[in-house]
Amino acid sequence: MASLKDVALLSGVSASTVSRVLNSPEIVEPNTIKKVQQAMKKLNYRPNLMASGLRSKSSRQIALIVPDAVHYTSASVIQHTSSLLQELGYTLILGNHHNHFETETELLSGYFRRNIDGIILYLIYDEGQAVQSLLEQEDRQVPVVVVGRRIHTAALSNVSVDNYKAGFLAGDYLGSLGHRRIATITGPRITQWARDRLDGFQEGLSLHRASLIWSYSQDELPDFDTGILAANEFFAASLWKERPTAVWAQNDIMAAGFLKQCTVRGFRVPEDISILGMDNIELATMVTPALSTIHQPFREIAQAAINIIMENRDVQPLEHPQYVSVEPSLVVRESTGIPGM
Amino acid sequence: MASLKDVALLSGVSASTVSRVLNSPEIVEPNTIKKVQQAMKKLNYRPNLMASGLRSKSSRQIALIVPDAVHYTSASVIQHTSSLLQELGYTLILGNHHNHFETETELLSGYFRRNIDGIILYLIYDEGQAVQSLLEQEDRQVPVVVVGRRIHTAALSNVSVDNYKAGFLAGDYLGSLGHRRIATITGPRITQWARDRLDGFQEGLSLHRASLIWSYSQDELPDFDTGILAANEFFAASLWKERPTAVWAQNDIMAAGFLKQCTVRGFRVPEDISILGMDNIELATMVTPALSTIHQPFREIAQAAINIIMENRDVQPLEHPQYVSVEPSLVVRESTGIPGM
DNA sequence: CTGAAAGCGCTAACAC
DNA sequence: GTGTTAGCGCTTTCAG
Repeated sequence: MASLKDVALLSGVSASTVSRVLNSPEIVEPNTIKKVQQAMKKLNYRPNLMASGLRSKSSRQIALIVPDAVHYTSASVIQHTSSLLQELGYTLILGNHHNHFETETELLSGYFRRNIDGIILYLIYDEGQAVQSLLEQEDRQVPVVVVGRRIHTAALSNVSVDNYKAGFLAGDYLGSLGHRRIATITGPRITQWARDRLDGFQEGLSLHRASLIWSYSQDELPDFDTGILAANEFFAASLWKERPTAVWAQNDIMAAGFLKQCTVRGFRVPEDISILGMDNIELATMVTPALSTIHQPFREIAQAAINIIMENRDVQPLEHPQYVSVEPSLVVRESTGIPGM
Repeated sequence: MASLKDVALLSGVSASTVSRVLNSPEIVEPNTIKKVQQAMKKLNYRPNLMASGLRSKSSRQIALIVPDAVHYTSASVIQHTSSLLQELGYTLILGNHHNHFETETELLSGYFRRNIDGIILYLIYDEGQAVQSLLEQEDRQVPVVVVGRRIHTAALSNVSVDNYKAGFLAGDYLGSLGHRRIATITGPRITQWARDRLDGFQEGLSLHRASLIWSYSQDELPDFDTGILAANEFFAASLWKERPTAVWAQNDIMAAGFLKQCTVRGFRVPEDISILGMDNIELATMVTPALSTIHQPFREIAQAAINIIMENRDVQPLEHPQYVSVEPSLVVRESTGIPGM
């Protein structure tokens, strides 16, 4: 493998000049550049990133930490982060910790040892632990962005969807279809995002004098089974004369669970009940009927996180944390309709 | 940040001894070890991986390259690879190239510049390009494992599921349920895996004198829409008197598409037609009815790939390529039953 | 078993 | 603009 030195020798310039051609060609004479580049080509020279990283204390690597790569929204976050970083010439390091605190701490400390240039923390389950372990790294010199959850505690930058707005869109949409008796399945009540979505939802409904007459939530993971459990309770409870005609599940996976139980029990969607999801994951298009949903723009989220890191790259001490909200939007498919169709 | 030198100074030993405590403590006197470790603790010393990587030419990083992180089986491959590597103290680098040849080449060349210790190539779409670009790296010093597709052309190690066996399990199972008129939706016929699955399927069916009377394939990606298209053709064609009573889709995503169309058209599954998938992705449990399927053991695949890399880590020149097959298995859920239920 | 010396491949500081 | 000199933080001979 040819080294910078070899290039220097072959082109008859000093090593630092070769380095300059690589990193700041604008201060090198065009002729010199040409000579050096020819030598590089001839030797098939590829700069060694470990060496430059060691010297410059920048690895040109960014770490993305997710709780679980198979979690239903992770793939999208991973994909966009990866693609966007590649365009910038950065390499993505991926870690997952299964919500296991020690693993997470180990990951983080490993990354610091690699002169990592930035860390994106995708929070799904929980709002505290990850952040806590990060803050324990007393002398952090690296920009960190928390993504997916709005966090308030820490001096960390943060990107997330506008949850209130998402709820509002959902409520306004169902109301505008004519639904007046509404149900919802929320995320864990202890979380800020679930409350924000709920508040927005209520506000959206209120525009149409629609009312939330049934809601389900549990304190665990809002997943497929949660949707099934919610449906079971819903149907058990629905000896009521005036059953809700629409339900908003605060994520698609719960919506899918709920939908499954509706189908199993012979309830037609959307004729007997409209189901609206949130996130707009691929699954939403694959169930029958395809889920109407509130789109969570993961690409924009990833982009915003990366922007924050790039802007703070050379800022020492770390800049003030930035807070970015991205806009959700409504996607209408087959699972929603006017009541009593 | 404390460096090795600081530790050496504080503990009164040489830098090389500190290094030995880190890398081969068995050749250091226990007392010295203790002293050094105390100094490390005191200084909160973390070895810099860029420096050791530069010197030792091993970054303790392994790259996983996938065509698309959002492709339906990628998440599983990513998750397992990531977890297994972390347990070994390795860091995962993730790249995706959207089946774009230049991107792929760039990724690869970037990884080589990082003194990467191994590369896992997850092939989905195509069997040629990735491999080709890799072989162009004339003086490769790094173990590479191709995963997901059986490749024959190149001198690269390879791990994949036993596709013939998968087909056989599918055929044997449907036959054993009593189905005699069988349909299938294959992957692109040009691919080896699709043919292997089909051959095994035929063999499995033949045990029961069941026959394949309808099959669908296209030359593009075997995805959700393929399943839908297949269903449309199926129903268009099925003016036949003796319609197939079971269909094997060579992956779950096509099975889900087929299932959706069955539902839309009022065909009951499994009463009117049994549907069997392959892969056992999460989606299989989320559609209604849940898909019976052939499980593709992605964890074992990831494990085998990592094993190969670890074994060949220090072997120079590269060992003979290894070929590993992993065993598929049958998972019965709700979408299959006896014919004419 | 331990230390001294050299250097992995690159960049940064300072000259000129 | 370019060259010279150090040295990033670690590992690896080679002595002893």
